[in-house]
Amino acid sequence: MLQVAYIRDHKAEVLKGLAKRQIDASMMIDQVLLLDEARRATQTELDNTLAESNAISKEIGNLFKSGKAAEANELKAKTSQLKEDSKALGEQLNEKVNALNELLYKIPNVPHLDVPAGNSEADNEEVYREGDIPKLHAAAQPHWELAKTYDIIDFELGNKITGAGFPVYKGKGAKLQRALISYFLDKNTAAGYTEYQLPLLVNEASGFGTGQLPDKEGQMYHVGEDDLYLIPTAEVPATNMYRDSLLAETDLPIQLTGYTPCFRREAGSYGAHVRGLNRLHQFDKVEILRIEHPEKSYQALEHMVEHVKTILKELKLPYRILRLCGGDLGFTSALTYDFEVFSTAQDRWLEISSVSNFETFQANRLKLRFKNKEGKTELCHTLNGSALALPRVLAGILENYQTEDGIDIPEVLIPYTGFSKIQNS
RNA sequence: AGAGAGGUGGCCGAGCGGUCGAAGGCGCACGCCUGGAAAGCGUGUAAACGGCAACGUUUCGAGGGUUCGAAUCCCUUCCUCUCUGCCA
Repeated sequence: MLQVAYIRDHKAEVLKGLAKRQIDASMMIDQVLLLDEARRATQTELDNTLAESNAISKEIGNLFKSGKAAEANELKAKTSQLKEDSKALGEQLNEKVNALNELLYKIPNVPHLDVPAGNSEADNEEVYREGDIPKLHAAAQPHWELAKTYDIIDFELGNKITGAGFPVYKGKGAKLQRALISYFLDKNTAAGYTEYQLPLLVNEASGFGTGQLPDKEGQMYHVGEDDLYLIPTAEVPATNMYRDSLLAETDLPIQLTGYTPCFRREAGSYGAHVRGLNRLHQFDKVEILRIEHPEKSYQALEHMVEHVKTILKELKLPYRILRLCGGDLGFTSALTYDFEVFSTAQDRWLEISSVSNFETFQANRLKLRFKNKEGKTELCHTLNGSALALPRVLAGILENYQTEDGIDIPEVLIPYTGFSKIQNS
């Protein structure tokens, strides 16, 4: 959520930034400013009314103490009108605050200056590319075929026990998953991220804090009985650990990592490109998250990007990095880099990581602040990224590492898998 | 799930109708002390909103009520802890 004070002081920049998302926000912003002004006026009026009744109450107290009950009772009569007034003003204030907030929830984050304008993924900007695309043998298969050939992932079985999008990994497929998780966590902790195991169900306040609610209500699985949501990403529980916090400047930066399954309803996203592991309702992901001093957050974003690069380089997967354009940028993000692995057998790029700086957008909702050197409270910047999302990395490995007689395991993973090849026995 | 206890500042913890934004401690900042540090001593230190400021208002889990006046009394609700039950 944007800060009203910021909008007030930087209206032109806000509008210009939002225009990169192909949003003409001028109506909304004007409305925000109008409501904000009205809110302040009502607040002042309320404050004055309350100040008056407080003063009278104090006087009554003093009169009673000095035994002047008659005078005190006389004063009491005066308070009833003030009481009515303050009640009415209080209601007005509430209405205005609610209307203002509802509007603010609808306004996405203002993109960073580096974000290119654009409509869709076609306008994303490729900023880096690394790794050779392997030449596969003639009978090369996409990963869902490989999964069957080598009996390592069973999609049918998942259909049976749950439904589409819940694959069953077995044998070396399951072991490879576990190897990837361990490898990612080890890389992240070695880079200074503290490992966490987090709850997979979160309450409404948490969903709201990171911006999934109320905006993306339908994307999360909801457990009605207990009014909890299955997490769509570790970002939600991880970031919400710091909801309503006032940190010392010396606490920053905070860096953490965690492995969690992620659950997404993916309502309305069926189509040609959702085969196999490409899009699932349940998948595994290792996330990295940072809470930063505002002046250092973009440097931190670069560090995160570099970190993810080293992992992909070690895995020897061909990948590229995109700077998302305004139209493709997530609601809460100011700047996002997407990592995509080239899936050779499918001949397409698969998103495997998304690294974002949310600046104060989440922190504002979360009330995540720190006390700066001058002793003033200031909102932190939050950042997070996948390091990495498992299914598409797995798809990339299966497809790019396939040979005629099996699938090779990337060298860095062998210590984790305990085997170097997946093949039919 | 049943019974009981409790939710107060950055943290811990006292307060149980006006003198309470709230004792005390820890932490933090500054100063003294020291060759330097620790310890010790002194001073300061809540947040949000409105206001150029002085200052005002709000906030003691959340929401409602009683009262001229509520951290304190009443109701509702959420959460935590302890015991019992169940259970990996």
